Amino acid sequence: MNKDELLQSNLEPLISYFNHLIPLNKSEKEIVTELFKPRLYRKKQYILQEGDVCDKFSFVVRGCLRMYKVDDKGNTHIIQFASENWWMVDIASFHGRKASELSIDALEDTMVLQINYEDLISLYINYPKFDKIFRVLIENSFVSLQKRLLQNISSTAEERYLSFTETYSHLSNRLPQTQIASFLGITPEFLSRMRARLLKS
Amino acid sequence: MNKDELLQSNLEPLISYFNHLIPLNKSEKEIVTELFKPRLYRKKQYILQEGDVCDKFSFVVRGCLRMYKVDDKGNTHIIQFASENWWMVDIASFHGRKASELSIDALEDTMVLQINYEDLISLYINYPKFDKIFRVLIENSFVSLQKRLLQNISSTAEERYLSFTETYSHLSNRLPQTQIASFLGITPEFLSRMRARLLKS
DNA sequence: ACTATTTCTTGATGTAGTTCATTGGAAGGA
DNA sequence: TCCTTCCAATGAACTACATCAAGAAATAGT
Repeated sequence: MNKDELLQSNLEPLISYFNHLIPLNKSEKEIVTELFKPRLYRKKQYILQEGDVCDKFSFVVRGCLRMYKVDDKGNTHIIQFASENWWMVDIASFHGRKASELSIDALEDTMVLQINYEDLISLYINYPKFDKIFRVLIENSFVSLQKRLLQNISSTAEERYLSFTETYSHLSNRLPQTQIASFLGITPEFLSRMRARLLKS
Repeated sequence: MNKDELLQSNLEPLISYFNHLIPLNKSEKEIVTELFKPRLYRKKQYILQEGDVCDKFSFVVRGCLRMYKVDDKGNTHIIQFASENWWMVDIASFHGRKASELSIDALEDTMVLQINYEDLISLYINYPKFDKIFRVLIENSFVSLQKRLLQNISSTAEERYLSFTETYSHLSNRLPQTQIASFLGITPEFLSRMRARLLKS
């Protein structure tokens, strides 16, 4: 697929996403079309680098992103994946307007729709309905995150892996196991052994 | 202190909390005073029991609450503490209007200010500024939760414990170790051993 | 089509954290 | 005040997961 074909994607998935949360009228749809800009990231390209301020709130149309932290020992820990119809942003950096401790990059060629900080603030001011929309949107993200935390403090690696393959069935055969291991908080070696063990039963 | 003074003194921290996020005018302060109801929970009393729908969004004025899940083996896993100036609610149940998988109870005698579902929705409708206020409030909770998740997938139990004693210094000498262990995702025995080891250095 | 790079597997060994059982101490209720 | 219940400490055996190392298989770049 060439770049032009990828850029041709329209705003339909995003409008549709908003509409499912809270129906939009004509002028609201127009302002969304105006403020959210399409952009293609190639595999391995950075959306956000550690140390920069996160200035983009991104909606994934196609492809897959990851947000992660690299620790002192150089290990990568994945906080979140975002594939089709998910959002990606480092909220702490975006709203605090401060340097991020996290990085975001593309695991596949990925098409996103992005709004920058300034435009989002003006959207909130001029169309207060988006305060509500983004409140609901964040509430939903909060619920997923809380489920994941609960899994992490209460389950074994095997239970977490099985739960991952259910919850993210569209991703589990699409991502390298190294990435999945890093998301689950285990080593790739252990994940490989676990899978071998699971196949025997 | 008469009843009015008592109510006023309890409401002050909440008004002040909102004011720090987004300044309120007189009528907004009045509606907050009207819709948020003070209530005292005694130690061990339930705010929410597993299986019920969470109908209260609670702000802690003093004391301490915990939200937790009991797993199949009967182990308790604490998702969140809430002491002075923190919020407590099972958002999934509250907004989804469905039975909760979690429980909330009081670890100390605890004074809260509560708004129920219906009143919060009407607050959103009549005073849209609260869409913004609660959006920001949830963004902040999201950031804390994300930090905690990152800790959990990237750090050892010892690192998590040390981080806990820093972040929650006001709680670490106030709560039983069993509760802290359950929050950290380790056994009370291991926490006890860890503390003994740490004291030697 | 070939080479470089990344990804997956498997073995051997080490360690962080669990489980179960027991004891003593502290705290709260009639 | 006694009595019950909860809480912390510690030993011994066990298990889930990590680390290091090495080779095989798949993927991507030119």
